[in-house]
Amino acid sequence: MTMEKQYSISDMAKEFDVSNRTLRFYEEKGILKPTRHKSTRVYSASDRVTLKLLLRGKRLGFSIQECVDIISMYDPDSGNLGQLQSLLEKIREKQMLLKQQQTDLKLMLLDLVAAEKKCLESIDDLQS
Amino acid sequence: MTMEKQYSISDMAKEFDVSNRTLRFYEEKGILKPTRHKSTRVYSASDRVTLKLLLRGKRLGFSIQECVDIISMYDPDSGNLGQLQSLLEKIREKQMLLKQQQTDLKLMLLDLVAAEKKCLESIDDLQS
DNA sequence: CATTACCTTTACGTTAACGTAAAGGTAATG
DNA sequence: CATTACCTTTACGTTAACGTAAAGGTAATG
Repeated sequence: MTMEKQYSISDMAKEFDVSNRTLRFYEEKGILKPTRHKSTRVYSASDRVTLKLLLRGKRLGFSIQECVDIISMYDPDSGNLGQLQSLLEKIREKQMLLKQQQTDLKLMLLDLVAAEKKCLESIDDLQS
Repeated sequence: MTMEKQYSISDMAKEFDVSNRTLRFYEEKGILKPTRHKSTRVYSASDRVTLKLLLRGKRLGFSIQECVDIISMYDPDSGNLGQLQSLLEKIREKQMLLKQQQTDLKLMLLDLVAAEKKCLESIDDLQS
């Protein structure tokens, strides 16, 4: 019998660098579903995966709802053909959006590299 | 004498797909600084550049304040050595942050490609 | 058994980024 | 000259994503 590792709310909070309140908030929203040991929350490995994906989405600037939508794309729960096709469409839409974001990111990085260069030159000028 | 092109608030709004209110809001925040023709706003080419950079930042998930901070890195206005060095540090910090974001983005794209594949397989299964 | 260190729920507060409505001004158009 | 199409300011409203405070429960520790 393989025992899944368990985590308290503060364990989770520290590991992912969020507040306890944030974890409770995500539960209110139905995103995390920890079990209870005598009213205190017990988080599982699957909660950790979900939280990880959520925080990744947030770092990319998505709202919590968008993150949830994206995460739900990863495992197609329902088998209906129409649903699968619309899911496929949504997946591809998000891919496009991410690719746009990727070019934005590259542009901003280029700008920052240019800024770094200008900054270094200004410093050189001052020191000559 | 080269004449700069001028833009009304609705011109700008349509071009960048934001609301008029949004442009007024950005002005309240001191980001855009249109001149006035008889109390009505007149936007210049430089306003367009600023707005473009701002919206790019927003697409990457940055807050308006962060966008402003980043944009201000592009031209080093003040010449003090200490200021230049701290600016250089901030530029490099942002670069690091963007690179983290870049790997997040790649991971999410990989996940979405995997999801697309799974979805296509499920569709194939249903149709056999 | 008092203190400490956790945990809980409830509920109100806060900030960012605008949306929306009200009230009014101007310039062209039929 | 009434209507239309813009523009303006002022000011209150809204949603997301938590923060924070109050009040209380439990389990170990000295």
